[in-house]
Amino acid sequence: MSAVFSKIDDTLASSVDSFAAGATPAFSPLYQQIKGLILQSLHHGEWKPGEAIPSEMDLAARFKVSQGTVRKAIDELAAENLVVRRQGKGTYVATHAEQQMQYRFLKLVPDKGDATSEGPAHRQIVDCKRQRANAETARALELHTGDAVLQARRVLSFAGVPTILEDLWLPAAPFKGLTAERLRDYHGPMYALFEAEFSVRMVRASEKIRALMPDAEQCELLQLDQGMPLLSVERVAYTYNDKPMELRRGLYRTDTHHYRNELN
Amino acid sequence: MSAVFSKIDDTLASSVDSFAAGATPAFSPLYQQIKGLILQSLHHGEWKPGEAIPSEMDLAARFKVSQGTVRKAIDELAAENLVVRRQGKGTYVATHAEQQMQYRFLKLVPDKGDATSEGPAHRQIVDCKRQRANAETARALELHTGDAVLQARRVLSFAGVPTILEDLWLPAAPFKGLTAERLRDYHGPMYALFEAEFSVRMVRASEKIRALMPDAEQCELLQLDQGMPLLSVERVAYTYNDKPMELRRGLYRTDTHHYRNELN
DNA sequence: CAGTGGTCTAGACCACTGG
DNA sequence: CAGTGGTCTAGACCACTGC
Repeated sequence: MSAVFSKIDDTLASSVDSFAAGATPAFSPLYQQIKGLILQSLHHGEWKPGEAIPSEMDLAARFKVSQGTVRKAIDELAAENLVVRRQGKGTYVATHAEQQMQYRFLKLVPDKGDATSEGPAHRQIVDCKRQRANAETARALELHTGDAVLQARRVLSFAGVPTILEDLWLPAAPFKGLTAERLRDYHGPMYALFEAEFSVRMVRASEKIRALMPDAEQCELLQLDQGMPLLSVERVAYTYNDKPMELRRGLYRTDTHHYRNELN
Repeated sequence: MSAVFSKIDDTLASSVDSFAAGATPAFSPLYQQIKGLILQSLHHGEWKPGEAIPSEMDLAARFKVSQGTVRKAIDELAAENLVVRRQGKGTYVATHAEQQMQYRFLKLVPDKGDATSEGPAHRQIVDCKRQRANAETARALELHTGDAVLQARRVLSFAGVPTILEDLWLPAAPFKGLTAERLRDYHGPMYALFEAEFSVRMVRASEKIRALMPDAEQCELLQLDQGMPLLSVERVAYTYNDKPMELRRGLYRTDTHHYRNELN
């Protein structure tokens, strides 16, 4: 697929590429091909989250291109938050385990103060079981109806106040070995667990947001009176190869917090 | 301020910079300074939205730096959507007037099909008047309470169905000459009007999203039965120099549409 | 065909980190 | 001090646009 291997001769990869493409005259610059190769290595776990990848010079030697070309490839990976550059140290595989990335996908912030001011979240698992995917869940996770999934429900509290009620579904196959018990007893950040124990790293997510009236059960779990509308946030999170690995549906209180979004 | 002018001698700008900075050892690379200068020109209207800016070679000559340095500056401006690159043609000042940028800040999409499938929006101005900013509006727009603002209320319909009820506030000063009548009779995209007639270009926005129960008046304007919660989207839009230029508060129906957000 | 942005290279030097 | 990422340059060539 990748025409970068043509670089073993001395012709420019770009010119070779034009011929190799055939039907699609899709020109792919060298640095994009290098980016693809690095992506492969990330996906295959050649370097684990938190670890340093080889230096730009090393990668340049490995791929037989100039440092500048490797640099441009890494620039894009850094822009996509797949990798973190640290001047004077090296380039590291991004991880959700670090404090700063802890809530990377959580856009709910308190109306007053910032996320740090209310301290760490308290996570309370309400329910957790193994079951079969219904049609909707299967579609979102690109599974077949009836495939095994793990389902969990939890309440997140900030400063002691229940604020988020969250249901989440995981495809059982990639999380082989994950039991309902393990999930029930775990109270840390989910994405850190997935990385550390199942080599599943979430790199991207897509959310659908709606306003919704909670039912009686949901009200009780969040200790709310009926009649207060909530934000429904449905998230699908994806790994390196754009495979959906988690479906999550959160109900957010928005009387004390709000969902903040920056548009560029 | 900008140490780029030190480039008239042959020492590297960076070394000069280190001394010039003084208190803050804040090192600012050349390309950042060039970016700042280009930003100035954009802000001052040297090149208008839709027009081409000078070629990279021209700018390199003008600033007495290499093409690569100008290139890196423009790369960042392009990443921030302030400028659009077109291979073989040139680099253009971004504009909201183009079809593709029409709904750049509108993240509400239909549950089925995409935004194009429901055709163009119908905009119905409900009310429009000149008034004085209250405390909340003043804070959001960085004005003083009592400063003159223009307020408008409108309903946006898609495929004939009222879907969004929107209130918006504009500081009167930068929109000098804009009357309530002009706004009332205008039915096109707002940001295009601002650019064309007042040289106010929105480059960035910040939204606060909540779930909310509409009151009787809001229900009537959207032709909704009471009891359906809506999405409240409060947006502040900013110009080049990060000055807020518009406060907008939309109520979105989310039974047929949803707010879509991509997280990276 | 000339002019524009886009890619690639090679080399020099700077800023930052850690031993 | 060596090693890493970050900046800057100069030059060659490619891809695309429009005349």
